[in-house]
Amino acid sequence: MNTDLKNSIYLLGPTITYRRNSEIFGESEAADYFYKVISGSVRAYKTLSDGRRQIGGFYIPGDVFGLEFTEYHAFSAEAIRDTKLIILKRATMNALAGSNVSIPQQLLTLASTELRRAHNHALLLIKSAQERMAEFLLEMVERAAEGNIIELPMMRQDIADYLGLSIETVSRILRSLEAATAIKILTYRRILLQNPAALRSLTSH
Amino acid sequence: MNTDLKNSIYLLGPTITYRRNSEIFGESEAADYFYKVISGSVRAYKTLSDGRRQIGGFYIPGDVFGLEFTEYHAFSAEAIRDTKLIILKRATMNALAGSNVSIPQQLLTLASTELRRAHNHALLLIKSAQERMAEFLLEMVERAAEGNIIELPMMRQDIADYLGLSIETVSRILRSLEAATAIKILTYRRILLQNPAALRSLTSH
DNA sequence: CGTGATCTTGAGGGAATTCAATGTCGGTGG
DNA sequence: CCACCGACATTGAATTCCCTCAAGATCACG
Repeated sequence: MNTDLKNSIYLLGPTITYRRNSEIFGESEAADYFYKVISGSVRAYKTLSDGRRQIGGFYIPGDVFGLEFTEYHAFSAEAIRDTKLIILKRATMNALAGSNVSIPQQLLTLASTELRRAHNHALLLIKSAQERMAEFLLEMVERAAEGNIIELPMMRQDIADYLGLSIETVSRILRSLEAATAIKILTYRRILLQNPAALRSLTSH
Repeated sequence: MNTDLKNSIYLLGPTITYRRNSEIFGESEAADYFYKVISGSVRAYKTLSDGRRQIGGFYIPGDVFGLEFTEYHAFSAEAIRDTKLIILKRATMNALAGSNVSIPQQLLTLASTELRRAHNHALLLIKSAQERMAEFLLEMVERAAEGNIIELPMMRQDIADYLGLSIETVSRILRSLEAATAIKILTYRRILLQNPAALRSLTSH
């Protein structure tokens, strides 16, 4: 049997397609399943009682999400656009964990990846708007780009809710980065990183 | 053998005492050990190149920290005041994990606790200064209080760096909460929660 | 090609920061 | 025991960054 969880997960469950903006699971629902993105993309978010929304992360093909190791989900998840996922029952995983020693180790690895992501996200939120935007673009060029052209699956409101900014600030900073010839906004969803070094110089680590 | 990791960890390693403000480990140091607080308290933080600091969490007696499930620490950790810790080698834990099936499960539980803490911290950082402060006080009254009197181990600068605020804002909001008779600042480090319900009404979930 | 959703831009306002001065606490030595 | 000193905290004034509100531009899609 294939013991590489992240790669073999597709052997373990069925595929389901979600329409743009449809809910995959809701916050505080039973976390009976977790998911691997095949195509499309997903936002995980929390909503406050007054309507404010924080997006905790975006998931693109290859990413695993919903693994919160708790009985109930800490986030809601929605398809940003039409999205295909492979679904795996947590109970199935737990059964496998009994017979395959490497599974718990791999779950810990996935957990530590999520933990690092969450810590970096928190760190992002204390930075200036420009730093947040630059960091976001550099993250996206690593994850969702062909060459230096980022294909953004999400709209400005999603970016704003991920970065803890208003939609107007996101727009203004993108335009100011364009004015500084760091990027070029080809369409709303396609951004060319003309000068990644310039973006990097705007971040601090 | 006792299989309750969180409670039995003290059986497994020696005790070490750290002086006030001394470093326990540094960011990106090898994560060979993890720790349980016996007395005193600890701050875990990241520092940006320009000197800004973010405190990711405070640890008080009973808490386990340094468990990042990665080769290198993601945070630095310092004793806030004179602090006694029990130290456990990660290698020891890994050896135990081979012979005791419940250990990996317990590590996952600790990981999920840290994950939830990190997510809540990120959510905190998009809220208003007053909301952050109210939430912090309510968290502390659960963790480090006798009755309704909070004993703060940390100074204002630590609170500021945890909440993503300036020290002046922390001070101003504490004083405004006192003016509103929600709290009473007995000394800089001792705060009476006169009206927890008033604080709760300032938060949103 | 029209229509609604999404995005941009401008003007004004507000929350939190920075800078600067003052106040308070806690420990130490006289 | 108390007065002093340095560290820590508070307060005020001015500023800055980002938000909100409002209007206009652009895009996607039927």
